Amino acid sequence: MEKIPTIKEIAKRLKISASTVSRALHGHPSIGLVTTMRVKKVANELNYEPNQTAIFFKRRKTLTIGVILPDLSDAFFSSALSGIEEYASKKNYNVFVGQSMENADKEKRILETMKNHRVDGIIISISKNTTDYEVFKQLKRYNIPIVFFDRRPDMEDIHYSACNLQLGMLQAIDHLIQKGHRNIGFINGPSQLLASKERLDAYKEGLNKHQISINTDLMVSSDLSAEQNGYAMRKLLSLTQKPTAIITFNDYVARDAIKLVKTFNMVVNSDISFVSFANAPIWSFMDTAPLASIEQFPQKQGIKASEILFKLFDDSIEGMPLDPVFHQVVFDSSMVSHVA
Amino acid sequence: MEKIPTIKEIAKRLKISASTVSRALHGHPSIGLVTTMRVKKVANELNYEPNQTAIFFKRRKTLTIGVILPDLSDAFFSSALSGIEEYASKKNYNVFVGQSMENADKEKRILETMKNHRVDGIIISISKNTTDYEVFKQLKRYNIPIVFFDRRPDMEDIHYSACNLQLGMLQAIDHLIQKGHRNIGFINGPSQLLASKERLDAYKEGLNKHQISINTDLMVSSDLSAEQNGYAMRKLLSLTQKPTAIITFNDYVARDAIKLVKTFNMVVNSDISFVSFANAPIWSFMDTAPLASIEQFPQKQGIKASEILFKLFDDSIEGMPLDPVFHQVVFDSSMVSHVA
DNA sequence: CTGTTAGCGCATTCAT
DNA sequence: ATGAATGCGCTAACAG
Repeated sequence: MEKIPTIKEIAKRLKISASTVSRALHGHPSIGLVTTMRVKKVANELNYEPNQTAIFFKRRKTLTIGVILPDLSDAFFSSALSGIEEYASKKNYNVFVGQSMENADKEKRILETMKNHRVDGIIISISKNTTDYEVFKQLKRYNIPIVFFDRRPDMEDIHYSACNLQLGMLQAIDHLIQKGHRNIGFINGPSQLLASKERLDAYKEGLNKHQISINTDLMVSSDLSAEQNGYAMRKLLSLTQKPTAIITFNDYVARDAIKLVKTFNMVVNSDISFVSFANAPIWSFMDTAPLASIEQFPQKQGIKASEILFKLFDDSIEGMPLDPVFHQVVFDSSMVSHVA
Repeated sequence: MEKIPTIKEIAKRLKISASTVSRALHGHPSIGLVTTMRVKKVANELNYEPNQTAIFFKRRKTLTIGVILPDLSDAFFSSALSGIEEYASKKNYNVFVGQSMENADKEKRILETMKNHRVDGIIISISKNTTDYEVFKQLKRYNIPIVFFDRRPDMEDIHYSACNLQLGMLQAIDHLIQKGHRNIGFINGPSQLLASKERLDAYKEGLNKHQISINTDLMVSSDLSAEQNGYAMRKLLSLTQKPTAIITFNDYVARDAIKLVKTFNMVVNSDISFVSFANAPIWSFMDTAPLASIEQFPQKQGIKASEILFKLFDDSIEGMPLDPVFHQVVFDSSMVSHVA
């Protein structure tokens, strides 16, 4: 392995000072044209590349953002990451990824590593089990802005991008009711998730809007494991007043529920209809897709989170000390039909 | 924002030297127990955290690996990334991600950025359009090992982890023939992909094994766009000797082909059967899944690539200059049935 | 057992 | 228009 060329090496060859080389390389106006040219020529010959680790160290800027997600093999998060990476890459930023695997401790460790690596900012969708929000506040000390997306802590003073589920849910319920359904079941996620609360609220509101009274029997929940998904569905099917339509927390729940329904020899979208929240781009593959999905646009959410983060970067460059404005962008979910 | 504590600050408070603090923090044996304790105590009080950027700079080790993939929203790659991240995280390494978006130029830019960031190693699955392999060789100059996985350049002197498609393909063909099929079509990917060549070879071998002569009409290819997937399928359906079974390059091709077949009112897995190479965990969602998938285990491939990379790290720590051994791990694909 | 010194590569301030 | 000197935070060689 050859020696990696530095600014010094160039200086030595040209018998000029390192600072001149540095300035020349940056096109500093005070450096003579000839010198600049000569420097650039030698730099090229030597295949000089600035050592970013040195620059980061000096500049206290790493041109890196950290992204922490629960699980990269979940399409919802990987497409969000895809959006973030694309955005960051356009801004010449690099992306660190970490997966919490729904483990609050691991999440904390990742956050600390990223802090120590001095990432310029963090985008995170928190794990199901995150209850300690102190970690997030600590980042402020290091002046590392943090933007939450989709799954966020229940706090006021945070930046986030999220998707309001209400519109999609209302559209879904309107749609189902228009199709004649009155008994609309709901398989929700674990109650500690903000997302579950939001879905539940919207569900109730949707029914209220149509003067349908809330039937708690129709509302079941699952920790999102295949077992509990099936169990929840079984509970709904065992009702004397079986639901004719079911809204599920996400596509995976829908899949498991549909699977179960089939073993009962019921016909999906005829005996019983489904609408799910979209976590995966899977329905294009299916015969028995749900009637519709409530789309949450993970990629867009990721991009929006990136926009917020980079806006924070820009603001802080302008020297404003601490932005008291919290960027909280919420756009609407929307129902997408799969079956005519 | 408060001042971030440094080793100096601790030294000042304790009126000792910075190097003593550094050593104490690392549990250096030559430092007295009392001093060590006092240092750790103050470090704790100040919430001291080492500045990794300084450490990286000094150590010429970033504890970071770069992962470059064609597209993160493709489940095949995101699950590979998931495996890599998990492995790296166990080794206390961080992961940079970049997506080439099948663009060779972007890929090259990402490689250069990562090189400048002095990542300790790179894992990459190259883009469809990568033809210039010089970039990879350049990394050697910076002593940055590179491990390819799945999609690799056609070179001898590289490290890679891959999945041998042969076994899965042979199993698939055995299976189909046992089911009575003799006319087995094949929708392959673009010929510039090594993966296409491998599939084709295995396909031919499988047929040969059963003394079925190769019929070039049954072999079509697609650039993997939905349009060309449909076009390829149409070509097969227009044959006078229509295939009764079709093997597709991947799940997306299968999806498009199946979609088309349905519009022709043919019954999948009865009029015509499918086996595809698995790129997505989607078949659990389907009624009309292919008969089977030839699994390539992206997560395992990712983990294996990580193992190779970390093995290279270990080797280089032992001071061996340049390992002349190329780690090329190939494990077998395997057919997984979806339909009894 | 602990302190002093030097230096990683670069950008920058202050001279000239 | 250029050079010399300085320091970012940390580690390590050398000295006591």
